[in-house]
Amino acid sequence: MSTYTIKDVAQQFQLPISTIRYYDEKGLLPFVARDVHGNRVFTDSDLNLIKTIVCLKTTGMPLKQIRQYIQLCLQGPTSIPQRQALLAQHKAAVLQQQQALAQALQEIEVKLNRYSAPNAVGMIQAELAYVAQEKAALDLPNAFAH
Amino acid sequence: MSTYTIKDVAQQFQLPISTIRYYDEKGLLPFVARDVHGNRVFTDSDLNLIKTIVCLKTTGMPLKQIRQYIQLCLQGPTSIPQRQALLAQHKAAVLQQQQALAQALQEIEVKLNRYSAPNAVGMIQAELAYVAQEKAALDLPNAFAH
DNA sequence: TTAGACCCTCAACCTAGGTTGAGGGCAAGG
DNA sequence: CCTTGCCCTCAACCTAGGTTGAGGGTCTAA
Repeated sequence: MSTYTIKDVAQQFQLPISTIRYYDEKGLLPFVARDVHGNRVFTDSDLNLIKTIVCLKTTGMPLKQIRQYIQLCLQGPTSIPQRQALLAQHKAAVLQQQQALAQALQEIEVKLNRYSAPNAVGMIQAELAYVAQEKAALDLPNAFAH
Repeated sequence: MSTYTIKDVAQQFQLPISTIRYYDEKGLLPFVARDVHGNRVFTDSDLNLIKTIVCLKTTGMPLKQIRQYIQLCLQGPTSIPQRQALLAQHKAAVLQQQQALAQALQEIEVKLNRYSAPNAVGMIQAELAYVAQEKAALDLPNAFAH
């Protein structure tokens, strides 16, 4: 059972010290104690909660919502239903995000494949020609190289 | 072969009109032509490129980098190597992002499972007791319900 | 010929999420 | 006893990515 300084925590989670202080200021770390000099003192349990915070942040949860979750945690077991609701909703959001990401990634891969195809230059030229024809047919200026 | 107004484009991509104008202002849409009144005129090819832009945005690419990609596209086939490099690098970033997301999601699921376990209340109480003991042993104040 | 629905620009404003710097305190080692 | 390296607060500043509103033009249908 030991304690950690803000620097330790920063290193462990690969965050700037300023960010940890910012999170504290924003109410995400109400559980962190202070020593006689006002210095933050982190315990192992604190690290556990911070790990959860980082995890929620990684998945894109806004800090306000994270703060809300932490406040529910402070309240003890009575808030379990609310915590469940909050996390379940967030989980759904993350799943959607994963979907979107995977789909977009596929399109990027399609582009990449085009670029590494043997006749990539020819294909791009053909596309450019199509654009040129389209713009010309509509009497519009064409910003592409031609 | 037809043309589209900014409103059409906004609807198609589910973006506010203001965002499309903002992207244009930021140099992401240099290929969009104007009619005699200064109104933007979008072609089918334009929509294709915008689809790519949206895709890059979805995967978290900063607008500055997207602009760079678009500018490479304007230059014709000579910029294929640079485009390839840019997209390959971005693809790697997206893969990492997916990894992180999946891992964080797992932790969230672990939490959720805890909360829906039959003896969730007991477990949470035990955790709280542990925290209380830890803080007490170190002579620190405890912010949790107890 | 006027109302409604489009379109435009430009400048101001906004939120999230931090970062930076000034000004100051405590403690250990030389 | 002083330098180095931690820690602190508070206020200012910053970037990204938009949004909003004023002020004004065009076109169509009643």
